[in-house]
Amino acid sequence: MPTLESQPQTHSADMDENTNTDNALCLEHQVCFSLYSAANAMVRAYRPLLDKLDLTYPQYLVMLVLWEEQGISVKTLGDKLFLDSGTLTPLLKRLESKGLVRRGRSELDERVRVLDLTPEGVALKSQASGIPHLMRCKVGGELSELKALKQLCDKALKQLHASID
Amino acid sequence: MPTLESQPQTHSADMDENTNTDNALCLEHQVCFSLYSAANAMVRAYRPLLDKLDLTYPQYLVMLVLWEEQGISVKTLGDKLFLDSGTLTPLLKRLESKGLVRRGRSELDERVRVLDLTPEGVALKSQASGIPHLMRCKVGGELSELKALKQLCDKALKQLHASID
DNA sequence: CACAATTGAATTGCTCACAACTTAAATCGC
DNA sequence: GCGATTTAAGTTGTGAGCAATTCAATTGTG
Repeated sequence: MPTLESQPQTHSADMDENTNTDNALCLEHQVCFSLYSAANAMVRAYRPLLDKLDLTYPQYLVMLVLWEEQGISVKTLGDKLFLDSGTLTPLLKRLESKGLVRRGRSELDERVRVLDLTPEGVALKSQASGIPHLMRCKVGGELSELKALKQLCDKALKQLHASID
Repeated sequence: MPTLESQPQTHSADMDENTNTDNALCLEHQVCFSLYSAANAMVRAYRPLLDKLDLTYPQYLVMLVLWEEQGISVKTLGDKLFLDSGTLTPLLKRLESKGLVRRGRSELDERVRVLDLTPEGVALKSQASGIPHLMRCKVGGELSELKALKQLCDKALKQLHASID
C-alpha cells in the first residue's frame, strides 16, 4: 500500500488520466460523501427525540458519558468523544446553565475541571431510555449490518487518526 | 479503561437496568457515534489538502458537483448534497467572493439561481485531481471495505430519509 | 382573470467543530 | 529551587448545518 510520500508516480503511470483520476476520485468521493451525508442525517433524525429532553446530539453524547462515569475532566471527556476544549467548554457551559452538569475544580490540579451531574442530570437518564430503540427503528437494517457499519467506521476513524499529517 | 471508541458488546452503558434496553442502546449509540466520529475525522483529514485550494469540505463538495454539471439551481444542488438553502446560500456567496462561482438568475423563473463556474473555478479542478488519491491513502483499508462502508452508509441514509417524522 | 397555495432563495438565530491563540498551573531538567 | 517546557482549559474567529421564518415569483383553482 503506497503511502503519502510515494503517491505521484502511480498516479501518472497509468495514463488516460481523466478516466483513472475520475474513477478514483469518484469512488473516494462517494465513500466520504456517503459518510458525511449519513452522519448529518443521523444527527437530524435524533433531533425530534432529543428535543423532548432539550438536548442536542453532542450534548446527548456528553450526557451518555457522564451517566456512565462522573468526576472526569474535560480532557478525558474530549478523549472519549474525539472533541476538544474549544467545542466542549461552551457545550458544557450550556449543560451547566440548563442545570444538568456541575463544572467543579480538581483540588489536586487546579487546571482541571471536574465534571459531575446534578440530580436533574442523573434523573434525565430515565427519560432518555427510550431513545436508542426509537433510533434503532429509524435506522432500520439488520443487526449484522449495523455492526459492520460500526466496525468499518471505527476502522476508518482509527486509520485517519494514525495518519495525522 | 472503558472508552466509547472501541467497544464491542462487552461494554454496556450500565448494568443496573434492563439488559435488553441497555444492549440495544449501547449498540445503537455506538453505531451513531462511530458514524459521527468518523465523519468528523474525515472532514478533518481533508482540511490540510483542501487548504491548498482554499476550500472547505462542503465547498469542495459543491465544486465537485459543478465540475460535473453547471447551470444547476440551488435547489438541485441541495438535492444532490442533501443540504438546504440555509446552508448553501452563504456557502455559495463565499465561493462567489473567492471568484470561483457565478450566481446568476434564471430567465424563465426569476426565483431560481443558476450556478456556474468562473474560468478560475473550472481551472481549480486540475489542482484538485490529486486529492482523492491522497485521501484514499489516509483512509486506508481494502477497496471492498470502502465499498461496503459506502453501501451501508447509503442504506442508512436512505432509511433515515424514509422515516421522516 | 383573481387569488390562494406552492415553491426557490434568502435571512435569522442557535449550536456545533476546530484552528489558533491565551492563560494559568503543574512538571521537568539541571 | 527555578526557569523552561508542557499541559488543561478557555477564548476568538470562521464556517458549517439546520429549524423557522420571510419574501417574491410562479402555479393552481375557481
